[in-house]
Amino acid sequence: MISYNGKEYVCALDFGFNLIKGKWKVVILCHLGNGAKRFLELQRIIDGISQKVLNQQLRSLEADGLIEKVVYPEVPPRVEYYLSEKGKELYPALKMIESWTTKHYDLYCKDEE
Amino acid sequence: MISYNGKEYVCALDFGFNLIKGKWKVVILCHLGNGAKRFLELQRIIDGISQKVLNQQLRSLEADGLIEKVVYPEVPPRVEYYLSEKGKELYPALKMIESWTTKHYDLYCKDEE
DNA sequence: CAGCATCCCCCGGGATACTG
DNA sequence: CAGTATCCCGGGGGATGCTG
Repeated sequence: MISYNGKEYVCALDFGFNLIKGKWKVVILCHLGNGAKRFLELQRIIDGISQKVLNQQLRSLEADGLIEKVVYPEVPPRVEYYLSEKGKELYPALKMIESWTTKHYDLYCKDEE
Repeated sequence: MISYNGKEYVCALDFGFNLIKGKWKVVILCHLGNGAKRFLELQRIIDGISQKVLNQQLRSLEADGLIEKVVYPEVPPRVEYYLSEKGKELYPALKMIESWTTKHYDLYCKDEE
């Protein structure tokens, strides 16, 4: 049993998995995996996500150290998100799940860019 | 965009990840990964899960083909759950997430048996 | 362009009790 | 022992509108 920030986890996997359980988190991580992206760029790529929720997910991922951002002091503002070292190291696992899925469920994902 | 059972998914990863997003699913898969288990056994190992929810998670995993079960026609009933081929192939990815977690977050998981 | 503030809704999951 | 049947609750996330 693991306690962390008042929440309890059954084991390390449970804890780690919870870091990426958010509805859009893995998708975000996956997209950032092949290149830094701006806020609006992400919103456009990820069909159906609202600004508020995108923000939430990004903040959460940032707080957990999976992603980082650069804020360019410009007008209009420009912010770029990218995978941290930690995030990059998780990336292969996500790719494994992705290929596992395509292998067993025969779905097609239109990959952008 | 992928449609499946009336639900929409942004991409294959999104779809596949959703198969294991349930609160206890990865934990169950992980435990079944090192040996078949009976219902009560799982409930005892996974601290805090109720019968109803354990059942839900098992049914869902079964429906998605990640686990299978054998029902022994005995009294009292005996049911054993174990990873399907599909499930076994996903297992390494879960292990990767687990070791990624322990590497970066320094948590300890008391592994039973 | 990035990202708060509100309000609201849904359903996954908790607690408890009952059966073959 | 391995399930079902109810009732209930919380919070993650959707929709919309406003600001620096």
